[in-house]
Amino acid sequence: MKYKEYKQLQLSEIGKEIRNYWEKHDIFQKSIDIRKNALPFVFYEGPPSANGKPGIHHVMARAIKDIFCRYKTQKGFLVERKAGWDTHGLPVEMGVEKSLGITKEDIGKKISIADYNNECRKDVMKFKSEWDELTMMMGYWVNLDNPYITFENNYIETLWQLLKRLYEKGLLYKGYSIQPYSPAAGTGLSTHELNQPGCYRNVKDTSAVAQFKVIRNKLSEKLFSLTDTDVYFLAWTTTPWTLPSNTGLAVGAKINYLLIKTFNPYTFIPVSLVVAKDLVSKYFPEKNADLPFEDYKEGDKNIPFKVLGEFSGREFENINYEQLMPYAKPEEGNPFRVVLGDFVTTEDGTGIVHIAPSFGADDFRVGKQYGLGALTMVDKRGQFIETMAEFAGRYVKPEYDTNFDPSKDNSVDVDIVIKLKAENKAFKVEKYEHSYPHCWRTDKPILYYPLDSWFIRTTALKERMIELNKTINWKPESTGSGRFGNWLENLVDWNLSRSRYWGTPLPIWVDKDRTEFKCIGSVEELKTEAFKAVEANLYSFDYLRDIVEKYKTIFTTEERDDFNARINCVIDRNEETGLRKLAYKVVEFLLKDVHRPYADDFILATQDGKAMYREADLIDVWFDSGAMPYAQLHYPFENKNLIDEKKYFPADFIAEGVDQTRGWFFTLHAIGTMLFDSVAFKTVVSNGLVLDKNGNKMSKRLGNAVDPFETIEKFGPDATRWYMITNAQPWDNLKFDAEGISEVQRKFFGTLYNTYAFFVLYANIDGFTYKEKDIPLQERAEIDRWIISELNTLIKDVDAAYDNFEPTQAGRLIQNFVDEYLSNWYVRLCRRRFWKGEYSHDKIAAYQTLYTCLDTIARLSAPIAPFFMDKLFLDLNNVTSKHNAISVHLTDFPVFQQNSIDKDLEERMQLAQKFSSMILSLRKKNNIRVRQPLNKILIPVLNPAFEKQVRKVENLILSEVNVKTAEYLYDTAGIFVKSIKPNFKTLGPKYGKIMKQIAAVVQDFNSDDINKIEKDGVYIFSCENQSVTLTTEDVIITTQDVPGWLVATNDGFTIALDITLTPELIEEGIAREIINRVQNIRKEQGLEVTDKITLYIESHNEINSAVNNNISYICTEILAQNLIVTENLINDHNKIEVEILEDIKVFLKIEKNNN
RNA sequence: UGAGAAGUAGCUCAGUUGGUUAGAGUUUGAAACUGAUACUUUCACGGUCGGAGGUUCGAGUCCUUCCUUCUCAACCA
Repeated sequence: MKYKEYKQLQLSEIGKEIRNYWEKHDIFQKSIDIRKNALPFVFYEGPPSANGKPGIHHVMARAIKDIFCRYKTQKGFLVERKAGWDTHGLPVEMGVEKSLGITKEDIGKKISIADYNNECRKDVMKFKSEWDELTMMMGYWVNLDNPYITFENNYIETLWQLLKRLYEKGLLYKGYSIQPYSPAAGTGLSTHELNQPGCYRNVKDTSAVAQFKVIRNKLSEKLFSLTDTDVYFLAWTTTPWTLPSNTGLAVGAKINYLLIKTFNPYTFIPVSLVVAKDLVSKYFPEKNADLPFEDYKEGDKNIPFKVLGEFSGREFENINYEQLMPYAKPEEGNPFRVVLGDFVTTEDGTGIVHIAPSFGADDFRVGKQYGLGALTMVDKRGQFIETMAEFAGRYVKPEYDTNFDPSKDNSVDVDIVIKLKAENKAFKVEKYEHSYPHCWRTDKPILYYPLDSWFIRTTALKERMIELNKTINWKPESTGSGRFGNWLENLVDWNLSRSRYWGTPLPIWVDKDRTEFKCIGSVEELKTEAFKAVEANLYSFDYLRDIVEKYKTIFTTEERDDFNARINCVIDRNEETGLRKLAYKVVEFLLKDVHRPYADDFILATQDGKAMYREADLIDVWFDSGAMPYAQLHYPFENKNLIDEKKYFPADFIAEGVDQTRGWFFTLHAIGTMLFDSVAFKTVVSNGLVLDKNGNKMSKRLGNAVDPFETIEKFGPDATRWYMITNAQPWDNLKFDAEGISEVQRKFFGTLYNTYAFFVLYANIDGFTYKEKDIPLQERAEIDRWIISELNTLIKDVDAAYDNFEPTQAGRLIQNFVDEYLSNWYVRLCRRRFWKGEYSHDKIAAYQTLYTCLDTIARLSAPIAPFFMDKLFLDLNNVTSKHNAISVHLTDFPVFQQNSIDKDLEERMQLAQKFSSMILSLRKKNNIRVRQPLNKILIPVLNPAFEKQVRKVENLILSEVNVKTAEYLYDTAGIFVKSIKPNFKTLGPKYGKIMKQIAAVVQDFNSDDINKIEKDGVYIFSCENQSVTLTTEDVIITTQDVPGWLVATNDGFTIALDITLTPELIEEGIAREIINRVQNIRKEQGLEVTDKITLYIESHNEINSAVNNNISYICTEILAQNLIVTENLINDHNKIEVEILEDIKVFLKIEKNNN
């Protein structure tokens, strides 16, 4: 049986071929089956959403997942990978709204919720086939047959169960939160919606610095004792309409404030004002400090002021002030106080922040913390409420008025500040330009508004989450300790509510009085509770008939007939049992899909039989994905032990983009901590972004998005994966450049393919099928032991890299080995062994060595380049059957052999490479081509160990650089020019401060000094009144030059070259030139490597003796059985003219011999 | 605004606990080698290691500060 030979490397074709092979032989399933009884390595797939097409960055993220799952499989673990789909959420709904041409308000009116959700269900899997295709195409092994889908009833049932557990632990509560709200659209907005492009716009608003009058009492006496006027806090706002809702003022504890006496610029009344010291100059020009108060006249532009005292913010805490615009008082709390806030800065404003808890997130938080109470003087339409007297009914932003006319400035802000000015409550009013968010749908400004929401009390478990996070292996580490750790430190309660339609319904029912709540934990429980409500007669006939009417288009024919019959039955006989049977039937029908609107139709009963209705909210989709470890198993209804006994929880490994830090990573962690007191994943790799080659974000809009399908089709999946993994660390951003893939294709895959091609070319000739016993290492050539040693070092390092979740390192190591060691040194130097001579012991050793390298590379690289490496593996293994496996992915990961590693050997081979390169460089400088043999090289010997190392690789060097002999030079006669320099690394710590002086002394050493330290091993001198002892370790001695020779020095190594050309050398050079020309002709004429020939050479004075003196050498090299020097070629039409040396041209003829 | 990451040759990236001429590939140009090669080898060009300070005998590496890019979270006076 022969190894397959190829004309060309077709990575894309290999991808397809191997993909078919995998599918045909079910290799993925087999890779799991063979580990059936092994330890599991638990991997969770973060569910993508299939309502958008996959991009190139998905190839990146999935390559990372795939690499470690394959690696762990090869390491002997059972790695199951269940695919998943994220199906709920706003992006889906927005897509559907867009394609149906409707808005949120139309849902339930123009289209029924049932139909709408049906559209969502269809839409969300729109691109599933593209996703599946990419998965197969790129070789991402994940079980697509039985994925978890977040919209399925079973999945939602687990979510309900988890929510119920949270509820029972008291971790679920209803409260207010301040959310972006669009009064024009009448809906809250998610941050997602707020981050739509163009939402933030620069607008000019009326800003005001208001005076809050301090109430004189014990706490505030320190202020009043310094002045004879009223005292005010100055606070700045860009939204004067929030001032009627003010309930507090915030100052910075560490900020310094000044009390300043001056006049109000609008009322001219003398006042004393508190303002941050850093901001005083903003309101009080320095030059006015000296103006005498008694000279001030009403209306003067320059208003005098005087600093009366300085306070820290802390001293103001809890001081009371008079309510600025007293239209209403908060129902609860202790308002109108000064509080401390960490968000207060002196960047702008006055260093004192007006707090309206209803209209700002910070305000809300600090208000709650201090119990300030809240005032919400604006309704959901954006109008001031009734109690606002003259302002009642005014829109807080004029844009909300449908008759809004931008030419007239009828902003209520202006009217408010006019009123404040008149009441001696405004200190400064001006237009202020800032960026303000707008609703993407109505184009009108949004408000921050308190909305009812359900929360998860994540803050209650904050400390535990932080603690558990420290046990997670984050790649890179900074994402865990920094970005994620920081997020946990500043954790707020998780707002779970969403007012949408397509998502997991919140399973909480409440009665009209909101006194009794019920959280449902399973479909069965819902059914039981609903039946109870049926018993309690809470499902009226009209109600049931409406439901049947509502869903008539959804029923099957049987269902419709059945329901109609039952309804008619109730009507005809008007009997109670009939009604109940109908109700049961309706409940059963509703249970088939627990989404809205069906979930909304359930009525449950309180203890005393009152009706309870579902809270209309959906839950945050992030809960869906965060609950995936449990929901994918339909826990606890099935697979209970897998979670409870920690058999399939937590995950050993997950990987997603870094953008998931506060998304999936957080929700996994939060749910794991809250409900199972455990991390949800032990290792997480968060990869960076894929940018275009110029470092810009890819986007469809810019047209710089890279199509993953085209890329893989063009370059093949392996090169694409290899490039993405080796070019940058996964967590760094990748600047994606197709040029880089073709480089990988050429350099890595090309080289490896060629190495394989080289191997099979000769292995097929010699019939090597690895049937011989392994030749022991010590019987193999030095170079064989060297590459085996390097190979084992490679196995060790690559294994460690994978194990540390460092795929980039693993790939780069392999690449370097293949390129530097295997192809360009081992194969290059061993070529002759393969094509010369008999099928000998040494030749077999060479084949075995090269085979082992190729086989090992295939197994080491299989996780990153699964197709190509399987191909390579199969092409080798199909002939030799060394492994009892039909795919590389069913083999074990290579195990390194410590006793095969020989560091001395690796070191001297490096020496050989270095010397060769130095000599080649010398040749180049002197224009002596490599084919011209030279007599000898001289190697200065500085120590015996060095000589020993070099002697072992001497022959390698000589043949590589085409030199006859090597001579070792000992410095007995002082013929070297040596140089010495101090070893800073050893001397630095010892002598520190006088290092510079020592260095100067050492560099001035003459050859006697150098000889002395070499001989004695120690050298003592004094420097800066200090005795300095140098040992040989403290200096670095190198040979600089060997006078009279052609010398190259590099990295402290020196080598000299004898370039004298004798006639024999010149003739041999000519012979080699002839060989070279003949070989080229052989190749051009398409002769086989093994074909024997007869060579005719035209007689030529300059070369005849070279030919005659090297005749047998020439013949063996070119496989010539006869070599004939003749004068009759001129007329031969098969002759070929070649140039042997400059100006020496001769005719050659090659005839193929038949035997 | 906050948090995180990054900034080294035209481009893509290495650069260990600080140790004295800062590397590789790629690009461009010149040449050589090759009976595996789409490779390789050699030479040339290419750097204020983002800027400025500081610590140290010594800083690409440690500290401070600023600048730029990206990401996430936010935007509240």
